[in-house]
Amino acid sequence: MRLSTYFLPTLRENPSEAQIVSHRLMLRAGMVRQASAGIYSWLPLGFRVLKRIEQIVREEQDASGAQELLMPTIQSADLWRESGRYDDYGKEMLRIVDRHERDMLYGPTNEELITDIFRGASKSWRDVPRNLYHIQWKFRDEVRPRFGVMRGREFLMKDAYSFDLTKEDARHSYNKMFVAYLRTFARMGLKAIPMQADTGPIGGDLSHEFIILADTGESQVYCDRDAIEFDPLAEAVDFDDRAGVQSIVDRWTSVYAATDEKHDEAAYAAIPEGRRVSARGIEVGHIFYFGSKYSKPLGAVLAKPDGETVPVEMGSYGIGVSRLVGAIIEASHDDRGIVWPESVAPFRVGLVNLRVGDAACSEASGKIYSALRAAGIEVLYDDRDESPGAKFATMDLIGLPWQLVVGPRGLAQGLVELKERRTGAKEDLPIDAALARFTAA
RNA sequence: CGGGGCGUAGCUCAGCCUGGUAGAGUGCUUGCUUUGGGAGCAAGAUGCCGGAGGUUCGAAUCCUCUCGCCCCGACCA
Repeated sequence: MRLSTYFLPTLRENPSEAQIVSHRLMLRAGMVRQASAGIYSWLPLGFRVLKRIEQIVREEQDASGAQELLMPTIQSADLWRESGRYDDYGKEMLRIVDRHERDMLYGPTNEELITDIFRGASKSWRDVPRNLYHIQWKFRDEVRPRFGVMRGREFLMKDAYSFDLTKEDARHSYNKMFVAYLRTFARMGLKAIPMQADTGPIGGDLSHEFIILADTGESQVYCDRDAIEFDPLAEAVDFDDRAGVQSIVDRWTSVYAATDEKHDEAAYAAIPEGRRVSARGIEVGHIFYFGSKYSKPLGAVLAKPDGETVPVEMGSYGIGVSRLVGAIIEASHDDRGIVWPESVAPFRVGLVNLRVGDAACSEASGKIYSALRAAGIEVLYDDRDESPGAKFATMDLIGLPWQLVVGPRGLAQGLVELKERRTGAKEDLPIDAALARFTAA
């Protein structure tokens, strides 16, 4: 993509509406534009990141055996009356009346709808286990939206729902999601730590929030350093191996990790002092098992092999996809701008032609651009007639992992400069060698 | 939903107290000079001063109502 033709409305100054760093940087980098309080348009650069995050979530959900479908944003109130939540949900639910005076709503979540879909099609123990998910926009009419896309009213969420015959099976479904989440966040370059979460009125011990550590996080969290040092991607996972999956969950849940609300001073004090971590955290995922809370009122039952019918055992598993865009920035930025992990970066390489008017620079840049594109490397080519300082500032702001700088100084010796955004490390390389960094297998 | 604040150029803001018909920086346009970390000079364009009423000879400015946005608290993927 040539920057001269790309819709990238960057801002030099911080918009006054944005307070926290991810919100400021997303606006300054031209990723989003606020439509109204807590509701955002995603501009090309931001949309690319959103899609990349969504794709990682999708791949890991699929790998764990979950199946993607798509439910609507608008739901009928009828199902919510069946579950009893229509009245319970309160003003957070955006209620709509259609032309026939029917009560509708913009879905804040999908337990009712998915249960309705499942119950109509699944009657037997042979029909489980199933895990169905979708990645869809939700709306919760927060009293006070804030922090940009981190706490918007409209947000993109992956929500999965598991269906099992027994509690034991449901536990395995839960564990699979637990492990899939660890892998998902790790692939985005995040250290997400599962923390025991409040299960509310449902009860039980099967609920975890996945928290990433970031200085500007919303809540105070405490954990054992061991929890940070585990690497979820170190080994392949066989999701059908119940004992294996359980052992991964056990290892993670055996180390202390808690949010402020669940913090246990005594347990924390028991951790060796050098391993105690007290930090700020952002919730990026939440999983929980809720048994027959929805299947019972909605009549989703399965026939067991002996003919007896029982309510299906369910769990639900959310990931805040749009929130993750902000959360990753909170966890990965510096005073010059965003620092994208390669896995979610909108482009892998930013190619900077330092002097557009110079024939040699433009020719070399053009060749590099073509070569990278031919190799399938996503590259943003800054071919604007701007001063070097402005170009560097733009690249640092939008945070592409690699900057390939073509300037007259280096080119005279046949060299271009490769800069790693994260470390700032610069290296002068012959053009072919620089290209090989990206095109080599 | 309680408490506070702010709406003036694309963005950041001044002007308001003490009414006289709109400014700066940045960005944008054009030209020249520049060119390795947001360049210099010159010439330009840009506003229903959030909206509606009212007071006044006259309102960005004073009064009333209203809409929007932000911050703190309670609540949340």
